[in-house]
Amino acid sequence: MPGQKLTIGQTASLLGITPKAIRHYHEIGLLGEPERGESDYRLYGLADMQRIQTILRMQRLGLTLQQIRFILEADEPDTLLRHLLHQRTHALNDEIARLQDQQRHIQAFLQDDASILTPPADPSASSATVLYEVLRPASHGLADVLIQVEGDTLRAIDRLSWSDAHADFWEQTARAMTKHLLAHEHDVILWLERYLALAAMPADDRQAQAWLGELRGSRSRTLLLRALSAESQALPAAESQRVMHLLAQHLFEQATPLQRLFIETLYAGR
Amino acid sequence: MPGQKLTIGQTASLLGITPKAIRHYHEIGLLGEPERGESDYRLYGLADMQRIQTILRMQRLGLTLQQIRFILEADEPDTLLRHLLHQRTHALNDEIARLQDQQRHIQAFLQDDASILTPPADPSASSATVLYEVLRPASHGLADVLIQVEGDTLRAIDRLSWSDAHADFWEQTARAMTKHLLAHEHDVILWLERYLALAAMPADDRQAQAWLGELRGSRSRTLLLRALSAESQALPAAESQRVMHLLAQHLFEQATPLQRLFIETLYAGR
DNA sequence: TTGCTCCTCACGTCACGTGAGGTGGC
DNA sequence: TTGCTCCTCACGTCACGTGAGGTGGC
Repeated sequence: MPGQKLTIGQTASLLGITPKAIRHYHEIGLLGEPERGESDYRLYGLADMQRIQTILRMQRLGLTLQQIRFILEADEPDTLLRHLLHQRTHALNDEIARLQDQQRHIQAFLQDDASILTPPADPSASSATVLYEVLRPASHGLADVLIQVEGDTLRAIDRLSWSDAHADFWEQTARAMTKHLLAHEHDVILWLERYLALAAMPADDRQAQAWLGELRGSRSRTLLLRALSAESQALPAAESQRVMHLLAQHLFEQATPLQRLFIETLYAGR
Repeated sequence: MPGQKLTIGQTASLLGITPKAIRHYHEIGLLGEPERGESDYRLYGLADMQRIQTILRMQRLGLTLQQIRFILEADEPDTLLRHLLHQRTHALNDEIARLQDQQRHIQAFLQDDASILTPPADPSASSATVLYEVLRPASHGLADVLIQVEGDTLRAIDRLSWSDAHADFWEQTARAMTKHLLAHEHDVILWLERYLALAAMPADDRQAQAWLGELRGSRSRTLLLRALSAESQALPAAESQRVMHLLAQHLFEQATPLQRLFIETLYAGR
């Protein structure tokens, strides 16, 4: 009885996999071709089965077939195995967190009946001075800076009578910014003022061109981006959607050419 | 300013994706082809961007592009969306559980230094009567049945002086069985006895053939399989590996032709 | 003129699944 | 003879990534 051999189908079914999977291992060089019988059938012995079992064990831990091949061919298989498993645990943690996040977003949608298919309705009335109200409680330093520009700047913004959506956009943006950019408040305020100023400048203004050039290579670009980007998770999903929506609307319907250039520069080359 | 259009690269970078992704949406019919400029460049307006944003929102919840296409083309998009998201939460739960399981197995390996690359060493000495010792504390009913066959059968098994590995295989198997098959103990004992009896029967025995035929269509086949299979999680990972290892060894080195047929029948057609 | 973006094929990814067409063993 | 398993191509999957070769705009 010892020395008996099994066909590929018998072997596969004992191991709980398909014949094609075993053939695949042969194809990619993970498994040497076994002995063949008269009828050209592959025949597997105990050693073959144990090799396959070893492969399957590693596969169940989430290693790729290529990684498994490297391990089996390595000079120090155990060291490499440990290394790759350490990597794998980190990747697993990220992946699990990502899926749990998805789960939370789905639950939020199913319960709150939030809108995914239809863009958010126009938000309730608010004005550019809301920016001040939003920022004040978040940071005294930031508020101090704002107080200096409050008088003229904020009133000027309101006088432009931008749409509610526009003001709301800045409100949402400011919320995200206060959360993540407090350490860089001067920078943020600076660029905010410059963006607002762009609205009144002619397209060929030299100061405007200089600002855009400065923004291109600036570290502030990354900071501003992080506050605005959908991936930042700075805002809950529903609000983040609104910001994205309003950004697009603002960009297409209210922004001046210089402001569009500013936004494009901000987002370019990610 | 309203009515301004963006190129594919500008659009993509605003949305945090690549131009190729947007082209892909066009290719699979998820997104109609937009207006083109003189230079054959695609040009995207506010409506186009909002459509893409809608797609991205659903994609971030884990829906496939095909599902998203069905939703956008459906008569009642909202109903379909809710349905698919319900499906998705269930799939997510399974997936998360699977990954957490992987995580646990990896941690167990990294801490216990269990063997993955090398097959388990031959276990310490034990005999077939261990089956009795293992089963007794787990189930009085099962023990009662065993007591009846104890005398002759167990001693007969020991007299065959099978290897330690063989006995150990049954010990591990029995542990798994007691956990999951107590409700079907008579069935399990029946097939266990039959398997052991097969060792002494000639290959053309009519009774043996009848048993194999009965096993083929029997509900017991599924029950036995579940206890043995690596996927059952009935045993901790390390022990499950040992059982698989010993099963293969037993199959190739000790099992009689009839017993091999029995095991193959058990595993066939999964 | 140089560099950048755009265009359209068309192949690659990962671990197999799924026939397609043909041949041995019970 | 029929049905089952095996064999070897070879294409499909999913959401794009990555050149390949060529053309317009700054």
